Parts: sequence; structure tokens; C-alpha cells
Amino acid sequence: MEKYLEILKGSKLFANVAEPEMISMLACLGSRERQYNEGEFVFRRGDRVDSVSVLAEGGLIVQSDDYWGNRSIITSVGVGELFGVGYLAGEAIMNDVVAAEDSTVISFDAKRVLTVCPSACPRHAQVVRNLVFALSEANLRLVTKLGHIQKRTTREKLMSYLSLMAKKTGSSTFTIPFNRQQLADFLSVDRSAMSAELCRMRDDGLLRFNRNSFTLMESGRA
Amino acid sequence: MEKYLEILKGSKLFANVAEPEMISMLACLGSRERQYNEGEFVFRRGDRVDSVSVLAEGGLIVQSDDYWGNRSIITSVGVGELFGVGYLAGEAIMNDVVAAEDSTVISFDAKRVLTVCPSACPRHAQVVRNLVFALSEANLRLVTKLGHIQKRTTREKLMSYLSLMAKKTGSSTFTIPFNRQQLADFLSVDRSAMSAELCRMRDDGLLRFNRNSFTLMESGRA
DNA sequence: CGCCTTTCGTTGTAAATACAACAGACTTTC
DNA sequence: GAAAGTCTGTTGTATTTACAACGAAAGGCG
Repeated sequence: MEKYLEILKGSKLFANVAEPEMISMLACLGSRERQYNEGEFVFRRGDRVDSVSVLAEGGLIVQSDDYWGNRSIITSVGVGELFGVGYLAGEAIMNDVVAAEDSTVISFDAKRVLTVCPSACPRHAQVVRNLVFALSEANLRLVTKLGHIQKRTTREKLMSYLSLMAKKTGSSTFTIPFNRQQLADFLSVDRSAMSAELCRMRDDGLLRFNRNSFTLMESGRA
Repeated sequence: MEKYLEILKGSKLFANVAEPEMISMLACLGSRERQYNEGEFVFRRGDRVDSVSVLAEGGLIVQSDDYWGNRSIITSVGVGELFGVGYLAGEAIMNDVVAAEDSTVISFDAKRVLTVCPSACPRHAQVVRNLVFALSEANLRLVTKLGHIQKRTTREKLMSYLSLMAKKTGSSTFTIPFNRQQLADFLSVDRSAMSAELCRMRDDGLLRFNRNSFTLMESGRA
């Protein structure tokens, strides 16, 4: 566990909690550490989640395959981020969470995080507040994704996603954390159709790209 | 404010908080009450939200119009539900919140809810926990909606939404809280195309409907 | 290097959707 | 109860997308 103190310190869950206090809370919160190999399932649809989990190493994909095998990528999870916190109210989880690479997950007993000893652990209340903020951000991510997907055409979806990425990185040139198939799954469109549309957008002078590196052109908004 | 005590008592925010304690907290949390007429904006895109709001009367729609005027309905808000809680982390709100009918909103100062006097107000910690659960549920709603929208065809989107409604109400006959245009906006499809698809589904024996009352047929899953 | 696997672009066709326009049913209002 | 307005269903056309299939390029590995 000590290995990951730095990461935990930088995670949303322990924002504004000093290291000594954090360490004293780790035991109190029932923390557990577990490794996952690439491709392994962290959660499966139908599981009940009774923990608050932080990714300490690696990368995760939150996805969902429907009855006919169409895969939808809900979101990706990076180091230091919380996940699975959308199901604390007791509902069964609706998506699979899969390790995109070898990963380490640190999880905390949800009941202890939420209900035990806010006085005994001096900064416990802060952790609960952090949880509120983390959930709030998760909400924002989902709404943002909805904003992309609700666009009517593939080109609009791509523009919506790519222009947000440019805004987030503060540069018109950036790389995305998806390959073509994953991007298509994320935007909920067909890969080959999306690939073709990307090329048309390039030919129309909207952008340039190479693999997962993109550059948006001034001409913009078509 | 007293008018709405019953509703507040039944709201997610004050679950497991006895009425006397709740009343003593109302002032402490900086509660405000405000009326909105049908069509009036409760929040506009770009607003900063520094409050936790509960709908006491009426009904709200969370929606977003894009640059070209296409409207997307994110969700509807019923009496007793929290809204706007996805933006506590400080980001600007991305959607408009509009009163679908004459409505009353009670809001609480977010900073006080999150940071003040967890000891002075005996059940303050419970309210913060409730907020976590409410956010968790909001997350779930969004993920559920994503599940509908990510379906590739209009028929699949309709089946996804309607079968969930049947499951939620526990009956194969139920009414939905949307008219056709709103349902189309919610599922992010064209209204007339959706209307036509609904009729084809009826002709295929999948369901029956009249206005916003639907009945799913045994034959199911096409 | 050569083989194998994965990823990406390309194309043609069938299917699905958006859009526009209109008619009928139902509501509201005066 | 007539008029105006709203909601829903219907149809035809142009556009967009999904699907399948394939070849080329890139990366991994013995």
C-alpha cells in the first residue's frame, strides 16, 4: 500500500487531506489493494458495489455490451480517478469495468467511508465532501458525453468530441486516449463509417490527423 | 416554507432526518424558496451553481439546445428530486433547466451544506451522506439514458426506454412523462421518424399505445 | 528479416434516418 | 361552439449510416 501513497495523495478522494491523516485513515476505511491483468474484469454488470475504488496504476475502460454484442464505451478511467461510485445507492452496476492494461486498484469500504466515526478520523468529513465533488465530476463527464452522442450526425459528434479535447488540452494539436474502434464505440457509431467521415473532414480542411494525434484547423465549424 | 415541509421530509436530501431536526437545519443551511412560471428558466447554460436545489412543486426539464437549434432533453425532474447537483465542483452548468409547469424550488447554500457545522447541526452529516446517494442516483440516471441513446436504431432506443419503464412501474401498461416531441428529444431522434417507427412496432405486434399510455406485448424483443 | 496480428482506410450496397410538408384529432380560449 | 393552436400520424425524398469485405500500413516477435 505504501507504494501508492503518492498516488492516493493526489487522488480526488484525499484532496485537502494531509499525508499523516490520510495514512491513519487508510486502515479505518478498510482499504484493500488488488492487481488486475490486462483484459481482466474489475466489475461485471450485475455486481453490487459496496466500495469506493481508486485506480492506482494502469488504466480501465467502463463499457457495456448489449444483447447483440454491440459494445459501448462509457468512459475511461485514469490513474488517481475514482470509479464505480455511481452505484453507492445500492443499484446493481450496469456496465463492465475492464483493465485496459495491467492495473492496480485500491478500494475502500463504502459503508465505512460514509457512516463511521466522522469525529474519530479528523478528516473523515473532508473525504466525504471529496466524494461529493468526485460524484459531481462524474456527472459532468456523463453529461459531456451525452452532449457528444446526442449530436445527430457522425461529423457533429466528432467535432463535438475533438473540439472539447482541443479546449481541454489548450492546443489545437492533441492526442486522444482511444484508437479508432474505441473512439467509434465511445461516440456510438460504426468504425468504418467514422473513419470515412474523418477522411472527408480532412479533405474538407477541418482537421488533420495521424493515428491518434489530431490537429484542428482554423476554418473550424462546418 | 412550512407549506413544503412534507415534501422536504420525503425528499432524498432529508431521508433519515426527523422533522424537528430538519426544521432546525433549514435556517442553518440557508434555504430559499422561489416560484417559477411555466417556461421560465431555473438555470441557464453557463450559470455557476452554488446551491443544492429540491423541486417542491411542479416539474422541470433539463435540456440543451445546440448551435443549430436542435434540442436535447437530458432528463426530467419530479417533485422531491434534487437537481443541479452535478455542478458542485465548480464547473459552469452545461444545460438549461426550464419549468415544464408552474413550479416551486427550494434551494440550499451548497457551501453550508458541505462545509459548515457538522457538529452543531446534529444530522448534518446525514444530509451530506444523502447528497452522496442523490448524486449516485443522478449518475445512474445518466448511465441509463446513455444505455438508451447508444442503441443504434430508433426501434432499439424505444425498446430500451419502454422496457425500462415497464420494469420500473412493474406493469406492462404504463404512461410516460413525455409527449412525442419530448420523447424524441430525450432519445435524440427525429420526432416524425420516431412516430412512424412506433406505428411499425405496433403493427409488428410489439406494443400498443394511445397518447402517452403504452402497453408492451408478450411477444417482446424483436 | 519474415510472419503474424492489429489497426486503419476504402468502397459498394442495403438499411435507417432526417427533413419537410400536410392532414386529422384533440385542446384551449374566447 | 367556432377559431386558433397543439399534438400526432403519414408519406416521399435526400441524406446519412451500418455492414461486410478487403487491402495497405504499422507494430510485435521469433
